[in-house]
Amino acid sequence: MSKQYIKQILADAAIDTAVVVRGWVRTKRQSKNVTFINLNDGTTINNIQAVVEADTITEEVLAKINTGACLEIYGKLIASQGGNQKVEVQVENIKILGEADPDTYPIQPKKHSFEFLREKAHLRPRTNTFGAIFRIRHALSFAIHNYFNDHGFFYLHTPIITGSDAEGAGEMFRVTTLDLKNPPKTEEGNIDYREDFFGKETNLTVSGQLEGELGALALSKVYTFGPTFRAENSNTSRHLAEFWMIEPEVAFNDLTDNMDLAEDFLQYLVRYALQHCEDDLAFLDARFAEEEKQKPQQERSELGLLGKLKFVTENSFERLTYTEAVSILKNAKKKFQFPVDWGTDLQSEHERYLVEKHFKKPVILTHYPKDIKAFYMKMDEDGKTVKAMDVLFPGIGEIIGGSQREDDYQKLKDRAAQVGIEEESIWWYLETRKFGSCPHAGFGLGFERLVLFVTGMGNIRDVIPFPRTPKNADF
RNA sequence: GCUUCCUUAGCUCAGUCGGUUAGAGCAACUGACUGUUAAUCAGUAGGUCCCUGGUUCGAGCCCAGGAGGGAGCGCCA
Repeated sequence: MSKQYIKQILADAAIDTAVVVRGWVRTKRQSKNVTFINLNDGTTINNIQAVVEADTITEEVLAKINTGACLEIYGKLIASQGGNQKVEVQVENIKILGEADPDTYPIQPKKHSFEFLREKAHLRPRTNTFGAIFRIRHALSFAIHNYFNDHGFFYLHTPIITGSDAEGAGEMFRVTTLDLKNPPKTEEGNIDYREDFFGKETNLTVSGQLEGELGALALSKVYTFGPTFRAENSNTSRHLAEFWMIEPEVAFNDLTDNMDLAEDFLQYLVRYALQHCEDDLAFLDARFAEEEKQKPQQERSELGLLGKLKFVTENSFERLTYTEAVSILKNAKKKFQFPVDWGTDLQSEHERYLVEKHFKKPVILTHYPKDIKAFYMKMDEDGKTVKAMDVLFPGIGEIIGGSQREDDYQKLKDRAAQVGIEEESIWWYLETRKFGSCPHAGFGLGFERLVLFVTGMGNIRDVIPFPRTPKNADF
């Protein structure tokens, strides 16, 4: 007989059948004649209530049933007398699989701060909030593969260790097997990477995009979904040193196609979560509302979490050029801390104003000045701007960055040279423009930023099981 | 990297103008209770006030340095 899990038992609600439930104790309420145990096995946010009538279980066993303990309960599923659940387990026997000493078990049936739970990352999945987050995280991962598979994309595995240092997306983590105390030196006194494992300098990838483009120029539609590493000393609630990124790349797509894809993709993912994570989102919606109540009126969000998610699925994103955005900001009544000027990158406060105050919906900004964007973006006809796009979300900021890629061999070579990238280091990338080049476009979606938006959480460290941030790599 | 705030019981926090024995809620423990919903009620126990140094008759509170954490900014996804 296959094992029973709480989600299925609650869904089937097969009254008067024998059940075996296993899970971790959330709460125990004891009175003279009856004891109630709420058990959760993580398959759903809902607990199952086990009812122990006096004298069925010995005092000795009952005393060991504390919050956090793991139990195997044998009994009968019956209709519940209580109002908060349809069914409950009438207990016949309990086997304690693992005790949890109440004096030292840190997770209590009460509110904990997220800062505290971050230090207990090994146990925090046992809480309602983190259980919900990690189930939603899974659902979104699955939806990503689903979407691309249904749309004829191929999942391309790009390398984690890269010998290319030209991705230009940020500081990199060095990968080496050299003895750091006594590395081999060249005649000039530099470290001799020819002696290293790969015979050259290698790093952890900051983006799979360049390799993704190689795939797109052969398979037409590809995507990557893998871990990405940035050694930037970023101390914010929106950055991780190790995060997961989704990067579709499509041959024959231009910037408009790219925007259409990004918008359809994001709306699909949010809709998928709304359809498949109802219980977890209802819980997080209530949590979000509670959190909002603590904030001063002015900072409160007009919509609840579910409201925000539905809004994104039901409204098209606002599309405008960087130049148009600059003029809106220049004419805004609001005083900004930083001045707005054509040619400089927009500050967070500017992006927030556009998304949260002016348009009040997701915004796609396009055609940025070439000097503030990467070398591989396709130059516009005016020679001043590039076919770039950033998708900005309320409360998150930039969730997607992408572009139509430069497909002209000479122009790409010139741009690389201008920003100081050596031709030898990207010869393979340049060759795709030399042999059978074609228009193509793609983007990068920060997975944790998506999870942040869907769950309504405030800190990116709380939507990945084991966050990696500057000065923190525990667990 | 920059700015700013915080660190008091296991957790979440209060602590007045620098004053004698540092408090509350929750958790834990003991007991009561005929079905509870983070049960309720009564009681018990629980403190390196982040660390180091200084000012003072006297420091949780003031000053200096350090450590850890949060928020904001920059870099970006």
